[in-house]
Amino acid sequence: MSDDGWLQGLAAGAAELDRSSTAERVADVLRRRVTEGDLPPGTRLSEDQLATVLRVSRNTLREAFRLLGHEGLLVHRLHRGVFVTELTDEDLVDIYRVRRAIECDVVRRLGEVAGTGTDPLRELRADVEAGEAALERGDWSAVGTANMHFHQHLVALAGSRRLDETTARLLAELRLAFQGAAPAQVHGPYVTRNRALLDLITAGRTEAAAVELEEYLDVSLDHMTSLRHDEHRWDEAR
Amino acid sequence: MSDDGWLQGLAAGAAELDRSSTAERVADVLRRRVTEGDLPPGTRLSEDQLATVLRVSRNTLREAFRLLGHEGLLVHRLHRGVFVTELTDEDLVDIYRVRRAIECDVVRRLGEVAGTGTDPLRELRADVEAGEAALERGDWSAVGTANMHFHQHLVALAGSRRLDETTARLLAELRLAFQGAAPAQVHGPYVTRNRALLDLITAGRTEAAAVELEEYLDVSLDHMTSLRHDEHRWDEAR
DNA sequence: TCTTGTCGGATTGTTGAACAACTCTCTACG
DNA sequence: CGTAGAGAGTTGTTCAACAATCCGACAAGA
Repeated sequence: MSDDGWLQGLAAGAAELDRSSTAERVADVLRRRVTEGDLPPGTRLSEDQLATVLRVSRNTLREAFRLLGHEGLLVHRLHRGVFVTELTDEDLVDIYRVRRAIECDVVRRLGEVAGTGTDPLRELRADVEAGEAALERGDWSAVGTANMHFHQHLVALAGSRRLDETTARLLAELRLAFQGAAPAQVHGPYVTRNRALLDLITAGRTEAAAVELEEYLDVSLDHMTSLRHDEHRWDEAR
Repeated sequence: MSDDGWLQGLAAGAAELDRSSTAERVADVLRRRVTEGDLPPGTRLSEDQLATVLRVSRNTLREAFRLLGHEGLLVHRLHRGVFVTELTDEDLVDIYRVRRAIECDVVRRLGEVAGTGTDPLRELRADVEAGEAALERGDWSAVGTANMHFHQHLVALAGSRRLDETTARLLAELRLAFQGAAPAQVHGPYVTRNRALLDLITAGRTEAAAVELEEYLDVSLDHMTSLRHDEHRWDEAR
């Protein structure tokens, strides 16, 4: 048992070694560029150009495009090329519609899942604390990632692969909407709400937590929408 | 205003004109083969072989593979090839976990969506009636598709693009689990439950409908799981 | 001035062949 | 019995080329 304990440890990372197809590595690079705002929404990605710069063939690059297209970060228009996704206000509403359905459901049914021995709320607590710490020292970027992780880990409590994947995609798409807005505006207000939510969950008051989360998401949506309409700095960059 | 009213009508169908890339047409063919059971789960799809038969290049075929991979029908193992997805019992549980979250949430919040003028329940009613008619004449295949359409249209009531897409994917994956089971067993029992659900919704008793749907899905999952364990006919076909 | 038709450059869609990298199986060896 | 290695077959990736399509510009006509 204890002999091959480390074997299982490696097994978890084994998939990561093989994970290296050229297309996926290219996708990784582009994903970062997009989510970090280097490639603003609406930008067209030229195949020839990118294939030359990244030193891969057009075919491989196209495979990477498909990957990111499925993640919602890129849209593919036939004979026209691929573009960084531009989220409409409708998209924003839609994304929050799905988040509400998933996250609230997860919280409501938390009681149904028996504890797996290890503390399931550990990561969630770490995210909240990381957010509070980052807030105190004014590291807005860290506040943002902590907030993202919080919601990802919240959904992870359900132990559903598909819910996890869907959530990851939604949060990635959501990042597109953040472009051009100050992180302080975007994530600042939610540190305290995350804490409140965690406390309710810890206390086992799942129904109250679900209601809180529901209002949380509604407020967040309104907030994001108004932010988008206030700041039009990017319009001139087109 | 009334001048270009018909313009908006055309705009909706504009995207449909372009929808024909070779890769997508290839994907359509394969999708049908898979969902209709011609290619049982676990089958390996050889690139050379299929490219020759379908008269397309390997590169194009690979793009089609990726499309279907994203739909969950095919799995891609690096350096090993693509295979028709084999659903595990865990997958089945997971799929129903997501369905429950989405479908129940949709039903619960039906009241929040103002009627769009046209009768939103029309298609739902049509599906139920189609199912009842098919049941009476013993057309099990038609019962199955009617059942699928019912759930798809149910989610469509929320008017959310992403919920629609997710549901479509889940139902497509579910079809993989049906392989080898008699349609009568799979879909038969749900015609009457669909009717009951529709009646509750029509009466505006959304909470009762949600509860009914919840039990509906639990029963359905148990049912599917036991069917899989009863019938091992496909094991010998490997 | 505004619309419509046409042309050419640029980009994407698709192909086929080629080679590298990898997996799987079978065999031989300890 | 188990293991290392060779060989065959398949996938991963590249390249060059051509076809199909989009886009902007410019000219003709109302």
